[in-house]
Amino acid sequence: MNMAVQEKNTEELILAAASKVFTKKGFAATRTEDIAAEAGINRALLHYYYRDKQSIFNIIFEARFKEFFKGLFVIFEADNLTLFDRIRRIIDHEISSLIKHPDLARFVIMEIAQDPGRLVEYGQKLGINPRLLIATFEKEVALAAEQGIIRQVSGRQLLISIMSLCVYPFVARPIIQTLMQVEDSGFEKMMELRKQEAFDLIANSIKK
Amino acid sequence: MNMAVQEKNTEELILAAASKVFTKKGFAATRTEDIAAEAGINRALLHYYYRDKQSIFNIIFEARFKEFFKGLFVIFEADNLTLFDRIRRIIDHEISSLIKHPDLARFVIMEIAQDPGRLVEYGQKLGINPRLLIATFEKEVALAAEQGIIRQVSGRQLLISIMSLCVYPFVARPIIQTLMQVEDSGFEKMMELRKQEAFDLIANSIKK
DNA sequence: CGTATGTTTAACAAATTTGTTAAACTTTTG
DNA sequence: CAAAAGTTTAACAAATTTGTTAAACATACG
Repeated sequence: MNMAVQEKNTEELILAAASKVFTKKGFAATRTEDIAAEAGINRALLHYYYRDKQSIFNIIFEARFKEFFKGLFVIFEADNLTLFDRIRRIIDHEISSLIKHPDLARFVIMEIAQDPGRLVEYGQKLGINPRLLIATFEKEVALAAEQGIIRQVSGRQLLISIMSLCVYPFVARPIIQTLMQVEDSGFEKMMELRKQEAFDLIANSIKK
Repeated sequence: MNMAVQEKNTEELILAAASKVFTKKGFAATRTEDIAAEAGINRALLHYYYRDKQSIFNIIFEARFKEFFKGLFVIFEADNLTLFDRIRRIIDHEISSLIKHPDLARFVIMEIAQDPGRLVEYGQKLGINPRLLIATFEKEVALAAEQGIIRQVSGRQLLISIMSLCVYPFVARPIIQTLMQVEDSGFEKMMELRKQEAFDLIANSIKK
């Protein structure tokens, strides 16, 4: 028994366990037994609370989906920011979030790749409109270019670059850590440094 | 029957089908029936040629693993290159390769994440030593900094940035295409442009 | 106390997936 | 042609996974 952490009731405990296992292994490779074991209970009890594996997955996926795309919302936050400050915020938020939630990006990307329809479906379900956010960002970039604040640049490519620099290291984390022989703590330190690194990269490339 | 494409014998046809299905869905979500169907044959015949699902997967994974890490070898190629030219080559090769092999990066990353031990195992099996390549790259970066060709910069972060800019768009491709509403051809065009885009980003950030 | 709720155990049925086999049929090839 | 190799069909057993159930047990609570 884990004495330290047990403020949660069983229902939440199962979800927490499911989140962990699904996020790590994906839907297909996850066994209901894995979830039960992770929660320290048995499969019977798991079904006492939840209909089936799929329904648990849906709950988890919705939460993780939301978490992952929350990063994009930072684009909107605070109207009176310069483009540079906005980019800095996006990067900071994205990396901080992914440090806190290992495997989040890989999980969401992999499951969406399995069925891209989910992206639209869950976007609507959660009232998220990522397309609008992207369009907004593109407009802001175009405006900044017109005003001579930055050089002419494709908003889409820029956005993809920002996301790449932030998200990819976490997606490829097992490869990076193995090849570069860094522990979890070392990796997280690298990612903290990466905030500045990524911002400089982007800022240098768009400034006039 | 597909009359146009059938220079392959059944054995290879099965592997091609398996490659396609495994790469798209991953090991756990792939059914042997899916592979047989993709190859236009039945499961009995599939087992006539191959012992089991796992043995087919091993063959495919080895090939894909090799393909994916071939990108890193470009670091070594041609001794008398400037760092800038080398980076340009890495980027060009990486993006060209991923345009030709959709889902390659996602597949390899996903399966290594499931079991990072594979990275070491298959690296040895194929006589690939990615750590050496990374070390070599780091040395070259350090040297260039000493010589005043570039500013002082972490070789690791630089390498991660290069890979991020090239690989991430393909990993997140389903998301990008859905949100930015571009077809395959449009995406590939974006990626062609990305070669220059990514190079400029990197070059600007390290030049003095 | 005793009743409701939560939990475990164990067993089970159903569904899915995998791998095998035998027989028949087709194509290749000596 | 005749044998060999390739392929399909159909059926099957085994293993795995899923979801259900009933009974017993534990705990919380009125």
